[in-house]
Amino acid sequence: MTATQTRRDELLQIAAELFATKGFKNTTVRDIADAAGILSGSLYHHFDSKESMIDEILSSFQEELFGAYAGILAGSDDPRAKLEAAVRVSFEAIDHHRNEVAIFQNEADYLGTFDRFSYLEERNQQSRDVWLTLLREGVSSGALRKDLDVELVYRFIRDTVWVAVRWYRPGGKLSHHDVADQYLTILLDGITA
Amino acid sequence: MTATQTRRDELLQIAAELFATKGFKNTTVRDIADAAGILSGSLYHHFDSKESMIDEILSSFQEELFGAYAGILAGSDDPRAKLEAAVRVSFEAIDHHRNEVAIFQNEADYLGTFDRFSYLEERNQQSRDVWLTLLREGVSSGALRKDLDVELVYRFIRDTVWVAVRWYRPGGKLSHHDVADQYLTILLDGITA
DNA sequence: TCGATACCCAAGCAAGTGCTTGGTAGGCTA
DNA sequence: TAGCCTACCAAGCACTTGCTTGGGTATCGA
Repeated sequence: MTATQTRRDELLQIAAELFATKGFKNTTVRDIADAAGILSGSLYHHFDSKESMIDEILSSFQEELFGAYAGILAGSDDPRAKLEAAVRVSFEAIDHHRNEVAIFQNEADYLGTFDRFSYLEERNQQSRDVWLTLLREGVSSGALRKDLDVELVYRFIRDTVWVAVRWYRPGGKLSHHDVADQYLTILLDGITA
Repeated sequence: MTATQTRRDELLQIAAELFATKGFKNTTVRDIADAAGILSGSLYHHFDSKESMIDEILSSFQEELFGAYAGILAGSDDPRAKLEAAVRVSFEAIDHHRNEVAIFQNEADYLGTFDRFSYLEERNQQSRDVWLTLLREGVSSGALRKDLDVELVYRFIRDTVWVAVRWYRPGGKLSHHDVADQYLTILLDGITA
C-alpha cells in the first residue's frame, strides 16, 4: 500500500520534471517510462492516461497553494503584511514545487481549453480574487498609493512573481527568502534613488 | 515576385498566430495549411520545413528589436531616459509583434537546444548586456539606488516586460503607451503611499 | 503562342504517438 | 496453498506526425 503510493509518486515526480522541462505535449510516455527505467505500457498500470498524470500533478499542487493563500487572507495581519506574506508564500512555492509551477505557467492556457482542466481557469479567478482583495485592502488602509490601477498591479505582481520560476534555482546563491526580499523592495519602493 | 513575398508573409503570419497560441510542437503543418485554406503539402512549395518557418519568424523579429535597442544605447539621453526608452520600445514590440514575442517567450528554451537556433541564446546574452549597461549607468549616475542587485533587477525587468504579452491585447482599453507608463511608475517609484 | 513561373492538389510514406492486450514473477494474506 | 495483489514486460494497434512525389492550372512577359 505504502509501496504503491511511493512508486506512483515517484513516477509522478519523474513525469513532472519532464513536463516542466520539455513541455507536456513534447514529452512522450516513452520518455517518462525511459526515465523511470520501465516500458511505456507499464505506466498504464499506475495511470489511466498521460493526461491524468498532469492532472494529478497540477490539482494537488493547486490545492496546497490555495490553502496557504486562504490562511493569509483569514489572518489578522495588517494589509501590507498580508501582501508581503502572499508574495513570500509564492516564492516559497517556486522553491518547493518548481516543476509544478513551471507546468502551470506553461501549460495552463492550452490545457484550460479542455473540460477536464476547467478547474485551472477557476483557480485563476480565485487567485485574482486573492490578490485584488489584498491590494484593495492595502489601498483603503492607506498603505498603498490611491492612484494605483489595482487590476494592472495585480497582473504585474502575478506575472513577475511566477515568471521567476524560469531562472530561480533552489540551492543557488540566492534563497527564496532573499529573492522575495529583493522583489518586495522593488515592488513597494521602486528602484530610483 | 511581390506576389511571392506577399503569399509567403501571409503564410508566415498564419503560422506565427498558431505557434503563439498553441505552441510550436503542438501546431501541425496541417493546422497551418487548414488556416491558410490549402493542403499541407502545398506549404512545402514555400518553405523547407516547419522549423524554417519559426526560424524565419523569430530571426527577423529579433533583428528589428535589437536594432531599436542599439539606437537607444547609442543615443545621447541621460541614463534614466534611456532606461525608460528601452522599456517603451519593448512594450511597443509587444503591441506590434504579439505573436513573435509570445513565440520567443514560450519556445526559446526548447529551441535553443538545437544548433540551428543557437542565435537565440546569443540574443539573450545581447539583451542581458543591454539592460545591465542601462542599469549600471543608472546607478553610477545617481539616478538609481546604489544598493540594487542589478543582475536581479535585470531579470525582474526583463520578465515583467515580456510576460505582459500574456494578457496585453492591442485595441484594448489600455494602449501600449499606457501600460508602459504604469509599469515605469511601479518600477521606478514602487506602489507604497 | 509559348515557355517560365508561382501556386496548389492528391496520394502516400516512414517514423513516432498514446494506449491496449495478454501474460509473468513475486509477495501477502486467509 | 489458493487466491489475490502489485509491478512489470513484449508486442502491437490505430492513428498522427512532418515531409515527399508527381502531377496540374493560372498568369504573364516575350
